[in-house]
Amino acid sequence: MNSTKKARLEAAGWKVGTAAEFLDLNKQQAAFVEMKLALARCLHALRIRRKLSQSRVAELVGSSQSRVAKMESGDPSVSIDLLLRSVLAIGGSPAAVVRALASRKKLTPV
Amino acid sequence: MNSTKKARLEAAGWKVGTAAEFLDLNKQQAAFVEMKLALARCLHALRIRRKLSQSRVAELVGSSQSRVAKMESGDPSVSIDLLLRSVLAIGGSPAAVVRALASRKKLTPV
DNA sequence: CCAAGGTATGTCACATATGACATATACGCA
DNA sequence: TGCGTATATGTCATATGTGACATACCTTGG
Repeated sequence: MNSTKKARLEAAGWKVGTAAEFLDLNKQQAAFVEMKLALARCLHALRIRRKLSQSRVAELVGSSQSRVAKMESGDPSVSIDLLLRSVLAIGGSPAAVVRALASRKKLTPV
Repeated sequence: MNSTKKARLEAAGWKVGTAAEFLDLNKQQAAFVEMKLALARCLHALRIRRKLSQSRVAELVGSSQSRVAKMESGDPSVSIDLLLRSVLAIGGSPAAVVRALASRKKLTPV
């Protein structure tokens, strides 16, 4: 690709890179999202096992019911930091966190 | 503790709770920090193994050298999200992340 | 000695994640 | 039917994280 076209594409908001970069970026992003979803499932499962409502979890975490719902659904607006702190806040052990991450499901291409 | 004293302490910016709550909070916070430090060490080790400078890592992550330095030192201003994305960005595998978290060092009381 | 490259630390404007709130939906029970 | 409880979804002000920059420190080699 010549630099003129590259500049034109970039001006239009596109990121220009090699195919390898493209694939790698996707792999990294996929791995990141997988971990996030693994923690989301971990939080939900733990909450159910402990028979807690989302509101109760919110109290323990210092957050709100709506945010807990977003956490469990893997909403893009929630950070892994918050998910981690939440799992720990309702009594999840670090080992449980590690297990959850280790057994994360692979995202399948659509 | 009577409610008057509790109110007085809270007005002064103190959080009042039971000893159990206090200890648990510390345990959770400790676990959280341990994981963060584990990822920080993971990032540093991986960077050295790959013979990359902090500036090069910054390019790969889309950040800056100063932030990479903060990441590796476990600076409070960096999130676990950023640490995770950085490890993945320089080629760390999800499995490596899990290993790092599983082998995190315990923080010892001072 | 100096210059160059790597790392650490502080600051700041800006972007993003967050708690709170409103509201919708769903289910059970009287 | 209505009422209470639980969960989902959207919005918003603001607290927090972030990239960028300046700058200082330390090696290494010229």
